[in-house]
Amino acid sequence: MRRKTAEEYIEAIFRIQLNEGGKASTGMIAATLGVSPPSITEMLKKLEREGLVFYEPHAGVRLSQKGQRIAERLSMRHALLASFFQSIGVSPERAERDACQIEHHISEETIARIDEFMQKCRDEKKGEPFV
Amino acid sequence: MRRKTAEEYIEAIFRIQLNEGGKASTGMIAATLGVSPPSITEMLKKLEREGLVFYEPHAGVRLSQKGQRIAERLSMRHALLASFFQSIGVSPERAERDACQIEHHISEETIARIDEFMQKCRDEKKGEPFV
DNA sequence: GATCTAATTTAGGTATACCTAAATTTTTAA
DNA sequence: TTAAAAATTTAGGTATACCTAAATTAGATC
Repeated sequence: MRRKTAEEYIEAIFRIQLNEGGKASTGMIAATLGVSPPSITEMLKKLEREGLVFYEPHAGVRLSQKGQRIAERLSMRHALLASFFQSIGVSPERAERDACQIEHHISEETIARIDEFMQKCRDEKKGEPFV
Repeated sequence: MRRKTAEEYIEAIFRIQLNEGGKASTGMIAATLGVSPPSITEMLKKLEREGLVFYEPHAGVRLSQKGQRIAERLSMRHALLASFFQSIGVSPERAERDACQIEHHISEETIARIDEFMQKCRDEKKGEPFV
C-alpha cells in the first residue's frame, strides 16, 4: 500500500482530537491510517521535529498551531471539494473519497475559483443542484 | 523531491514517443522527469516486468498496449480537467499544473460527471466561458 | 576501421516509511 | 498493592526509489 504523507497524519490526528477531545493516541492513529503502532511512534517524532505536533511518549500527541493551520486548511478544501462534486451529481461516498485525495494536490488558485463558482451558482438558482 | 509514480513514467514516455516518434531514450526520460539516468534504467526494468513497456537496453523503450491504454486515459483526464479549470477562470498555467496532479487521483465517476457538466454548460451558452 | 565521445548501464550506497518481535510502561482488576 | 493485561516504544530489519562513480556499449569522426 501507498505510504502516508505528513498531511495524512495531520488529518488523522485532527479528526481524532475532534472526536475524542484533547489528544490522539498512537493506537487510534494506527487504526485510522492502517499503519502499525511502531510506525506511528516513529512518524510522530518526525512530525514533532518539524514543529507540526507536540508529542509526549506514552501520553499522546496534539497538533501545534502550525499543524492546526494545515489541518484546518485541508478540512476546508475537503468540504468545498466534496460539496462541489456532489453538486454535479457524484455520489456522496465517491465525492468524499475523491475530496480526500484531491485536497492534497489542488492549488490555492483553483480552490478559490471553485469556491467562487459555487457561490455564483447558489446566487442564480437558490439551493437547486447544478444538474 | 517527491518520488515519481509509475504513471508519471508512463506519461513521460508517452509524450516523448509522440514528439520524437518511435521510442523514448533513457536520457530524454531522465531530463523530462528530473531523475538521474541510472534511476530511469532501473525503473524501466520494473515497468517491463509489470508489462507496461517494452524495453531494450541501449535501444530505448516504448509503451506496451497496457501502458498505452493508461497513458491515453491519463491524457484524456488531463485535457478534461485543464479545460474545466480554465472554464471557471483558473489561469492556463495553473490549470495545466493542477490537471497534471489531479488526473492521478480522481475517480472515473467524478471524471464522468465533470464531462457531462461541461457538455451541459456548452449546450446552454454556446462557447461562452462559465463565469 | 580505429579511436574518441556520448549515452547508457552496472555497482554500490543512502534515506525513509514501513514491518515484526521484544521490551517497557501504563492501566486495570483482583 | 500487586499481578495481569493492554498500550506503547525500542530494536532490528525490509523494500524501494533515488543517488554518484565507474564500466560498458553505441555512435561519430578522422
